[in-house]
Amino acid sequence: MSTPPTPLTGLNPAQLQLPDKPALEGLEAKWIPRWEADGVYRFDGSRPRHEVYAIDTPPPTVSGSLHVGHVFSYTHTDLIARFQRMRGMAVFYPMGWDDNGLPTERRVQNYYGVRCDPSLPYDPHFQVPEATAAGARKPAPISVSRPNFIELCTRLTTEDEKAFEDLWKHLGLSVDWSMTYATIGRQAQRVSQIAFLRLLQRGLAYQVEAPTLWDIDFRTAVAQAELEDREQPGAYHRLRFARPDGPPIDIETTRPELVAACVALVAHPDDERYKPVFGTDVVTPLFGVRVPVLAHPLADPAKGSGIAMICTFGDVTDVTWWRELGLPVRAIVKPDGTLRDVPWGARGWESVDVARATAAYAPLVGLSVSRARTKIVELLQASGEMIGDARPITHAVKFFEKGDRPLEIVTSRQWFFRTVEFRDALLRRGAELQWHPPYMQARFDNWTNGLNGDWCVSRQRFFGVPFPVWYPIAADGAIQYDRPITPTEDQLPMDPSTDVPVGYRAEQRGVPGGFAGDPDVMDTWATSSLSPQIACGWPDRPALFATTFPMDLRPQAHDIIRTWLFSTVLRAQLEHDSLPWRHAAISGWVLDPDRKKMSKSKGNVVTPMALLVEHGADGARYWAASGRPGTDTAFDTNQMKVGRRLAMKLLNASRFALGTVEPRGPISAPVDRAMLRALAALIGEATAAFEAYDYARALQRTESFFWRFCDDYLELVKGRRYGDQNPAGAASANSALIAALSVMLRLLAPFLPFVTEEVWSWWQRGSVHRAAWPTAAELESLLADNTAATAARDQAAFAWATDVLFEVRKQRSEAKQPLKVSITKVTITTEAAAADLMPIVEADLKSALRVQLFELAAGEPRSFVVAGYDSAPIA
RNA sequence: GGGCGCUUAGCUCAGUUGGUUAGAGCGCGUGCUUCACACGCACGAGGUCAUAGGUUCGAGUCCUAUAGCGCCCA
Repeated sequence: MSTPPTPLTGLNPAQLQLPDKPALEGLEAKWIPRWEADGVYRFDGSRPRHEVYAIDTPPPTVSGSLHVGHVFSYTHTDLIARFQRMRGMAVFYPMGWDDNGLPTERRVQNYYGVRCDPSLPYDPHFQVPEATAAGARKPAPISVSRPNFIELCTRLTTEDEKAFEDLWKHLGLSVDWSMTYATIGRQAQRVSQIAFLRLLQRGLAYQVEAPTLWDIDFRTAVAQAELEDREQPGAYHRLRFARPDGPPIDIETTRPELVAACVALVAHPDDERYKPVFGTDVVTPLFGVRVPVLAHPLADPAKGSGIAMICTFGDVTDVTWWRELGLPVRAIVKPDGTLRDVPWGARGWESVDVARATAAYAPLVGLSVSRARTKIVELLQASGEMIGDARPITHAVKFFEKGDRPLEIVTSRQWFFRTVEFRDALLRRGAELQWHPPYMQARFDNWTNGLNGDWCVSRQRFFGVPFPVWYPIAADGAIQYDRPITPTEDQLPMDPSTDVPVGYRAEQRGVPGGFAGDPDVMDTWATSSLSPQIACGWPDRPALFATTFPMDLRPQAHDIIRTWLFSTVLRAQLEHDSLPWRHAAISGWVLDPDRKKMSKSKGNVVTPMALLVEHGADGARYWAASGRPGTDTAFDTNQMKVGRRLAMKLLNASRFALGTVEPRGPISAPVDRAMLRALAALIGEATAAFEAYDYARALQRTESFFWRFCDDYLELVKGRRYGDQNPAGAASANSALIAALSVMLRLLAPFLPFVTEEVWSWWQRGSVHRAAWPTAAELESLLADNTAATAARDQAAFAWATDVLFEVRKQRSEAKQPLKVSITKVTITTEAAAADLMPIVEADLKSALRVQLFELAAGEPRSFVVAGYDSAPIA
């Protein structure tokens, strides 16, 4: 590590510039441009790997709203970045924007009143619709082509990114803005596509036509990581299945609308009630389809009547049964969530009564699943095949986390990344990673153990990274998905919907004998999971990559461990056989005063910029820094005010410390030495806390030292430093004050970057944020006499002085006497050991407490007796 | 149903291998224009450490159980 010069003693009175009335206002406006112009936070890529500290900054979703949670967690990262920088590391701290994906599409649709229709051609003269007047009724959305839609996405995210950048800068994040990337940017697309093609080549990416979780409103496949369970009202319907040779069987289902998609009944293999009928056929109600009764251990004998119908597909268990029992597909739900037409009697749709099936099904065609449910219940009740009334229940239903209606399972062609076969390797990576706090690893293990399939990475959406693949079209017009045409890596990024594969002409797009581009885009996490590779310049900048990857730190919130953290670990495992970073620092959430998570939908979000303006960036950072890693923290403007007060105090204390800098000389006063030794111990504590990523502890200790420093030490030495005693005493105090100030400014610099920089600039050259992190050794080197015996005596004298300070202040307070009134005499009875220390500190105490005379008597217990108050002013 | 975390002063939280009388800030109360600071200073009141057991010379801290709150997963 290269250590910047120590500024402890470098004070030139001629350079000293003290303001008359220091203020916090305007510090952000003053220092942000200065830091940028001076390149204070510029990454030095020439340094070797072990001198680099690389941070995988979370790219915020720019189309989401700015909120205090951002201020909170991004401050945490910045604290670590600033600490590492001051320790001499070259900090690699880029910012990214996550503009790729559904949230942006949604925002663009609402903002401009458009929707994407991929069948339309590009309109180069397209004009954005005029903004509708407030309160006016929204016109129907205008359909635009995919390229036009993407242009609008890019345009809006550019504005959003500006707002984020302004906030980050105002907050004082020490990001190197020259390294900013966007997940929809050219480089991110190139990295995503290269990584995809390499996985494809190695057989780790594959496509398959299979039942997939599907959102009917967004009309796209979704992945397991994007699911959430929501408790929903539902109802059990008891349906009767006839048996050609025996009594009927009743099943219970919450999805009677799927009866037409029924392919079997299933019960537990050990269930005595159904053992006799396993292997026999039953006939579905209304539609008269013969289906077998089968046995499978996933069937729950305690649920309903203990026997269930298997439909293609009602839920993920249906998919398991369908696959493991080798059942046929009878799909009736279309990608838009409505019921398709069915050719009753045709192959696969055989019925014992085709006419009845056709008649019963006709009214269901085109209905949404929920309306079809209502309708089919009427039909089943009318036919007597539903037994009794529906029995209402509440049950967990799977939703896309951004969706409004329950997920369906739709069979479609999708791309997957192999994941489950790496489960054990990923669990080992999770154990290898250093988690802060450590218990967050359980979230990762939990999720990894619960994986039930490979990662579906294709989305039937528009604003994302396209799959860099074309397919030949056979003479009969069939797209040959099993013969993908891939570009070379130097052609990337590319878009198969506009680029043409080598050997083809543009006119051959979509015609027999020609080619077709893959229409899908990648899951946004498929790009975000490569944030280390994107930021570190893989694979185009090998030198940068070698000095920054694997990175040192992934900071993020705990709610996206299963998505972002997990997928990033997976991608690094697949591509580099390593962890993407060594440490993961997990931030908690910001809770509102009712201890609910702050979120836009709950309407309790506070605009962060207003907070920064009101309390100052330093004040807001102080609040954020008090939230330990992993701990949810209540939103509290009071803490911001406390932070602002701390900043203000620092201004004033600094003005005092620097107000008289002559004479200076050896630090010979015991009280001064004791203070500096305590400060040296504090450095050790703060450093250890930071090294353990416990910035909150470092702040708390430093702050508490600083207030005691102001309240006791400064008061104690005030008179002496103004020359009440002798020049040597004043010189000792001045030198100690300056050294202490230098150290405390540096200890507080990560937390309060603006005020510390301001004070630093009064008397130091260069930025405090490039100054060396303080060490105990630099303070100890100032102490001429630092033997253990001296240290113990100094410490005892200082402790005795603060005891006296406290006791006399208490009596003055109880007597309600103002400080301008001096105390004529204080008689102290105390043990001899303490009394012996009095000569060392007596002069300091007389001055600080305005006591004319101390009289000591030996004895115990201790007592302090104030003789009286002298209303005449002190001479 | 499985897992993780939390529960300490009115509020927000510290309390690092168990060790005198449990701390801080805010808020509250009483005073004080004090030559760095009223965005301040001094002093004070305020707690059965969620509950019940256990280990120990000694438990806020370790163990077990229970309750409440929150989150993750199924």
